[in-house]
Amino acid sequence: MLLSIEPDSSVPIYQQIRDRIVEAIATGEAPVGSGLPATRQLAVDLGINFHTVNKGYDLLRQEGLLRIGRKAGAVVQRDATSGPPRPGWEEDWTSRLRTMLAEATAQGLAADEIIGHCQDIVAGFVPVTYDGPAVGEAS
Amino acid sequence: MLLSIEPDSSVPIYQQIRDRIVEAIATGEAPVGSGLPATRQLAVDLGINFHTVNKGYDLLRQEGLLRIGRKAGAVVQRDATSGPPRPGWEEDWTSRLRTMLAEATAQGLAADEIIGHCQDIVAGFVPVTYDGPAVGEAS
DNA sequence: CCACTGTTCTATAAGAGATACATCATAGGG
DNA sequence: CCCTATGATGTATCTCTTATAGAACAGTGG
Repeated sequence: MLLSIEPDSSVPIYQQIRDRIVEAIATGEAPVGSGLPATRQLAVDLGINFHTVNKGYDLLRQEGLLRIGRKAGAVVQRDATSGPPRPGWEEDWTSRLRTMLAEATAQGLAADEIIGHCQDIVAGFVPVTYDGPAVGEAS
Repeated sequence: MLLSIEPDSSVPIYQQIRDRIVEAIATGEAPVGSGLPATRQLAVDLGINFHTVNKGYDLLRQEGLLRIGRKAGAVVQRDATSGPPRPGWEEDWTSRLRTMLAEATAQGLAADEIIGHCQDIVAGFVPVTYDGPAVGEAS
C-alpha cells in the first residue's frame, strides 16, 4: 500500500486518504482481508498527524469498507458477501454521480465521450471478491 | 429556474447551488444564453445570505460556465462554441470520476451496473448548444 | 512492557452571515 | 437635451460559527 497525498489541495487530507484507499480496494491493490498500515505509521510516512489518518479510516468504517480492531488494525472488509451497502447509499451515490456527469456535459463533452471515460476507468478495476483466509477474524 | 437547497447537508450551501445549476445546464433547463436570478433575489427565495449565492455563482464563473455582469446579471455562457474548458479541467474531472466509480466498485456494484447507471443519467441530459440571441451581449 | 487504538484539548482555516461601499440603469426635473 | 436622484446590482470588509489539523494523554490487548 503506497499512497501519496497533496497537502496543498483544497480537498481535506483525510478525504484524500479515504479516496486513495477506496481506489486501492477497487483496483485490487488492497483486496478484502488485507490489512492497512497502522494509523501512526501511515501518519509518519505521509508526514501528517495520525489523527488525520484516523479520521480517514473512520470514514471508511462508517461506509462499511473497513473493520478496525486493536488486534489486526484496519482490515478491508466490504465485499459482495458482507451484505449490501448501508441504506440510502445508492441514492446518495447516484446523486453525486449525476452532478459529476452533468459537469462534463456542461463543459461540452458528448454523451458517448463521457460513457467512454467511465468504461475506461471501470475497466481498470477488479470485482471485489474474497478468496483469502479470514485475516483479522477471531480464530 | 427552481432549485432547492438542503441547509443541514454536509456539503456547503454554495456548493449545492453550484451543483444544481450545473445540472440545470446539463438538462437544458438553463440553456446557454439564459439568465439566472439575481443573487439577492435567489438568496431571499432560498432563505440564505446573498453572499453565499454570490460564492456559488463565482465558482461557476471560474469554471467558465457563467458570465456575470451588472446589466444582465448572471448568464449561462459555456457551450461548445465558447472555447475548451480551462486547462487541466479534464484531468481533474477524470480523477474525481475515478474516485466515484471506485467507490461503487468497492461497495459491490458490478462493472456493467455502474456503466448502466452512467448511461441512464447521461440519457437525461441534452448537448449544450446555443441557438438563441446573444443575451447579455453588447448590442 | 510494548504496540496499537481511542479520547480530549488547542490553534488555524473555511463556511455563512451582516454591514458598508462602488457601479450602472433608469426616471424625473431643470 | 443634460444633469441629478434613486433604485438595483455586484464587490469588498468584518464577525461568528464550525470544521480541519495537530498535540498530549488515557485505555486496551498481546
